[in-house]
Amino acid sequence: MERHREIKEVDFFSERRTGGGDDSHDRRRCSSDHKDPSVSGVNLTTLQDELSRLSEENRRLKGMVEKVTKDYSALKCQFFLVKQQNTKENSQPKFTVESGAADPSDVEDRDPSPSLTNSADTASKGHQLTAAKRHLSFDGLSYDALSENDKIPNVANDGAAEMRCRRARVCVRAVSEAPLISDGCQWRKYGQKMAKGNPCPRAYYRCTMAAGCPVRKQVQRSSEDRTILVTTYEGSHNHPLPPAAAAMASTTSAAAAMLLSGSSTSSETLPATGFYPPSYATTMATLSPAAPFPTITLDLTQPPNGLMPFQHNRMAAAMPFPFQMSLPQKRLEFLPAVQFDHQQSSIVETITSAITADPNFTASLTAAISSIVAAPRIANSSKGVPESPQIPQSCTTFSTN
DNA sequence: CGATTTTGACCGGCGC
DNA sequence: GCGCCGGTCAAAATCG
Repeated sequence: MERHREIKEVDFFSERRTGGGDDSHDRRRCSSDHKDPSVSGVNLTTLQDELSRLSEENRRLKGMVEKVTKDYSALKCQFFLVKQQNTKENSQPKFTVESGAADPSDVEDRDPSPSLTNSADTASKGHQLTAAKRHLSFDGLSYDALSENDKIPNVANDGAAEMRCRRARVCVRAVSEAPLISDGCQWRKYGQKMAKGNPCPRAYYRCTMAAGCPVRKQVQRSSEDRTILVTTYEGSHNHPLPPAAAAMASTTSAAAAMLLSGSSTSSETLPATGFYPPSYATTMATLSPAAPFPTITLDLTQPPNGLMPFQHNRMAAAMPFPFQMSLPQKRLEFLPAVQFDHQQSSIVETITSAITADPNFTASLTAAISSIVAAPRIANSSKGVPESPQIPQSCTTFSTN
């Protein structure tokens, strides 16, 4: 019982402590446990006990790390298998181009595994995979597949394909009465247009937190539900982000990574028969391979009737595993979605164990959901100045690696 | 008075 | 080639 509690408290950072990197805490604990230094014999015995206990703890932690590593390796293999199957089954040229920028193997960023190369059945696709890797290098609110001056070589003289691969976007849907959701960044409006098929105007903003920041976002109310604000981010910040923005970025990047990890190569939508228990906030990430740019959609709206919203959105590909978080417990659950084959469920289990083990993800998701849920009151102005000092994005950005 | 928003013009991609 | 459409520009208006 006590040991179990210790493991939970130690979590992922205890190894450093037990490993001798910072033993001041242990020294304090030892000295407080044994306030009588005169009893040196008892002290020595207790210290030995403590040492053996910490060694045991260290072994357990190592085991945990090994387990996560093993899960990750298994996940990689299964991604590759699924990807290969999908490559064989879906040979639509257009989709091949766009799914390339959102390939499941993106998660293996910087991984020189030969399987990556082997998975590309053509030279062209190999380039797409290269571009795809950058797509997942989310940093802050950065979702560019490629920067403007870093285009991938145009292998097949296909300019349209290049354009499609050039950028990726992250779309966040949230219920908000305010004209903007608060994402922690400063934005300047530079245009507004009426978009076809939507009576609500679309507003264009660019980031003004740093000179020359290329990040832009589009804000538009959903034509299906005016209470839903659809915010689409594009580009990479060239400056540190405030905590709220970093949290948002972490969430979207993590969601994107998870989405891509279990990526569906179909553009079909989820059937309405999925089981989605009520929750404080339901988040659904989808990938839209049919969009002009690869687009990750993060749905942070609360379905009024327990069903997932936008399940009829034909643009959105089904996310195979909608995830759910119960905020008070900060517990993350991944709900196996409908119509799963055995392999996909296995992937979900692997992803679940791997990602729920990451405290950064849980914290980031919590922060992001909180900021969005609380957005209507604080987002009445587009020039929201961050309330807290900026922090380097590396401090809070969730890494998929 | 500087920063921001508004809004019509302009441009490029794309389909017919 | 032409028109539609999405995205951006930039001058004028507005705001604090």
